Amino acid sequence: MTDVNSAQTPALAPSAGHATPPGTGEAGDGLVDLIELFFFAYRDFVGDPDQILAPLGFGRAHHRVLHFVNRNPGMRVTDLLDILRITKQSLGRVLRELVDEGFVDSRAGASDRRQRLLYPTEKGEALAREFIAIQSRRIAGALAECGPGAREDARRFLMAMIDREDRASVERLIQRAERNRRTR
Amino acid sequence: MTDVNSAQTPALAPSAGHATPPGTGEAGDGLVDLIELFFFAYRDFVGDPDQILAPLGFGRAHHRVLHFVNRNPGMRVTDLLDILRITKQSLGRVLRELVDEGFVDSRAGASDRRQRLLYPTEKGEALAREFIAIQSRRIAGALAECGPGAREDARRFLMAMIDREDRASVERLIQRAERNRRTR
DNA sequence: GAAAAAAGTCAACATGACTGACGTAAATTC
DNA sequence: GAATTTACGTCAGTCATGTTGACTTTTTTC
Repeated sequence: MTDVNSAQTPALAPSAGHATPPGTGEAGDGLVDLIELFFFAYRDFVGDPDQILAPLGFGRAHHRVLHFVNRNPGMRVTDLLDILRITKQSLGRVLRELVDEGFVDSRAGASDRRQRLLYPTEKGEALAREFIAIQSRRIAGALAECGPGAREDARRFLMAMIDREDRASVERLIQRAERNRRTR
Repeated sequence: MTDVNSAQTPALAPSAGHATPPGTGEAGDGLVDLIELFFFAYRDFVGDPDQILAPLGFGRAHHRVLHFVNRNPGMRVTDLLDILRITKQSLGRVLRELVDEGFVDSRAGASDRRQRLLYPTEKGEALAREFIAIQSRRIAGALAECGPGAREDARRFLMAMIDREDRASVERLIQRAERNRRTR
């Protein structure tokens, strides 16, 4: 199960010997290697929190919700829907479980009392920190292997992979969360 | 729906003014921005094929299966299970649909007739090329924005994000597929 | 006071995962 | 040559997470 290709060389596809290794960037060799690496990398990346989630009876949806609530305390339900791009019915169930089990607090807005503003509880914050810790560990390891400048390289690449029209709001989202984190 | 944070500044979290922008790499600022960027980038990246999948009545699972079959013609069902890390019951339905609708061919192995070796049909190859094209376009655009060296930087970073014990087999998988592609 | 917005809820359904059990054919082992 | 293992498929049931559509309540806005 750990080996991704225990396969013998496929019967067809003659597999001629020596060839230029992929990733050397010569023209016409395509970007399929990056497509696949992105797939495998993300799979392991989102797999990390599963260890923490399983004993709690939570799934990845809970992780995502708690993460963004924790990063943006006081956010509205609508904001969360826009970020996650799911329906409110989908969010509803997950959010209710997080509230019921005391990870998220949902208070009516002070200025606009229709709104439910979402806050992590202490328990929620602690859990969110666990998620961040385990995923940061992986990223930190990867960056360390890549040498100096890798952090900024990765940042730029990932940002450039996002739909152009969403980049500004993602940037704002991250920056505001970062500000709030610092001023606690 | 396009704006990720139409939110007013959250009611709580006083949002003190000026702060160092994230990503400048000073100690202790965490890697949460990269966590989030990875999330958004992957979301848009896997969203691309949806436009192609929807009219066919296929889902993302079909994309993944067809992609790897196309890249590794003649692969066994077991190999596919190892790559995708799903159960054979899960794979079964998706694969059957792909075979039924003429995107994948499943022939008994010549040397070992228990095996079902999987090949893309012409139709399957064409579809797989569409997926690759749309995802490559996004990646190529991102790399172009990042300047020279970005391709190799991204490659190294993504590889380093993969579980250490799986890297060798992922590398082999990519290299063998690349070889086969060149020698057609 | 009417309209619009924010949120919640009920119901039904789709997709893609899962476990567990069982069957069959072919290859491998003893 | 019989027993075991392997590769694959399938039936049946479940779960997590997403979807649409309709409807309600509360509150704000015009």
